[in-house]
Amino acid sequence: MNVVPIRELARHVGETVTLRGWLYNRTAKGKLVFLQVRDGSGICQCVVFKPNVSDAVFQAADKLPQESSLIVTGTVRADARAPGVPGGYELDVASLEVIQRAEEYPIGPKEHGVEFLMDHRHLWIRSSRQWAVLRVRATVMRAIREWLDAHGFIEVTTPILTPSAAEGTTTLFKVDYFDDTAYLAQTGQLYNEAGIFAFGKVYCFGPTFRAERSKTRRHLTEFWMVEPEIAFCGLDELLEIEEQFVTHIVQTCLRQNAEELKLLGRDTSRLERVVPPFPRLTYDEAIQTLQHIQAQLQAGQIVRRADGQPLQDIPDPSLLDITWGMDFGSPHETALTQLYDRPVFVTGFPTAVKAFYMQPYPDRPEVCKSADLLAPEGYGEIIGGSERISDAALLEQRLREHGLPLEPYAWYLDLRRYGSVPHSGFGLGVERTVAWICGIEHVREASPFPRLLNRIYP
RNA sequence: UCCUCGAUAGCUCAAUGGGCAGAGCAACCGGCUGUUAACCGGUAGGUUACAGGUUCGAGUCCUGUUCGAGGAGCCA
Repeated sequence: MNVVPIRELARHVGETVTLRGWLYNRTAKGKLVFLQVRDGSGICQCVVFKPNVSDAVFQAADKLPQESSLIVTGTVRADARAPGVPGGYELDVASLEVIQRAEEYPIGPKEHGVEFLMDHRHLWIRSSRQWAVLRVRATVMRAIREWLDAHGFIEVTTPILTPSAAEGTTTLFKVDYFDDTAYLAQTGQLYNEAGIFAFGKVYCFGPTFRAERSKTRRHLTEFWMVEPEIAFCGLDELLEIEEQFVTHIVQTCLRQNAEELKLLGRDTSRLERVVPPFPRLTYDEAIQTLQHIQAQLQAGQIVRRADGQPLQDIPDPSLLDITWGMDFGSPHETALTQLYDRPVFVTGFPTAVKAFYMQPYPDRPEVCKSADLLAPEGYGEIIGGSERISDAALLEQRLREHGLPLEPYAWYLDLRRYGSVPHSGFGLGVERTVAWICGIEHVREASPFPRLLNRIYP
């Protein structure tokens, strides 16, 4: 039995091969039955022609329900008419064995609603679009480790059960920890900062948890984040690392997932433009730009990008209200990113709206050495990063200003007492990155089993 | 937490101003040698989310509840 993955069928034209998989769709046409068979690597059309097979095989093929498991053997031939992934090749069936006749399958080839699909997420991941997205996700995760490992970073795992908030503001999931309370980690950053003093460059990569009551296309309560941290690194160097890193991820997906991106209908020319340098905008400039865009919109003018193209998603001008000192909302991010053809850095946010550990500019302490990287096409912030405060006294002062207790941060303050150095790091959200690369509407489809507000099944 | 919208067949949706509950897909039966979400003919499929109210009469109007979707805030 010459079992071949569908992805490699092109190399076996003329040979007799066996496919093992599941029936994705079936079209019967008299003496011809077209079976679209998935095997996990792709989808292949298997043609059952009545005169070529036994009556038993033809009967089995003719009545086979969707998602039945089967083993099918036949001759590979090239045919431009053959649909599938990658398509263009089909199997002229000689024999077929049904492993299990599936019960009536709930997910049909027509459209379904979000709630129904999410209730059937365990089955939905078999559908070709979901399959493609999750394969891109696997590439993104592989590319992340590839790049970091190749650039001298050490993966140091950080705890998921943690004793307290890193940034007092965000809501955490509380769990019983014997007779005490613990929280699910929302970041590994503080532990990474300990790691760099041992290893120089480290990263953690795993799930993080936010108990925010957010219900938008950009939010999950459990999502994956990679957080690199680098000793002897300032903000400018950090931005160069980030743009190289993101470029590697995007370009790897373009190389390795061309088939998946095609299936998703992604305009890959927009991803091909993702190469360094990414535009850098200060917060001050961004505020001016946003106020200018709002004024243009309110005057009924068309807002144009640098290349002369008008903005595609026209935001409601009233949502663009912003004055110096305010953090960006998502309408601001959407408006800003539309001006550029690649991700854009915004640096130097007001110290007051950012986390306590971010290094203020010495000559201008009201802004800090922070940088967000905003993805194009409305996918929002995919990276948040900063240079960290390296001076113990200043860090302690900032903790006090944020009303945070010093005791839980004693070990963190210690790091500034034994060989403190300037250092920087960032966190990249995997699902937002995947959603952007795939061009999908909602981050929930970028996770195999997404956890959302009001959604923890299946 | 707030704003907007929604819930009718397994799924996606329709049902004029309150007047017989309907279609496509899926399922089942039949037809067809190139289908691409095939097509053609047929069968079956309903406590209109739940509770109450108005009315001769409610899927439709009113009140409440539950669940869902999109967005805001917050964030990656």
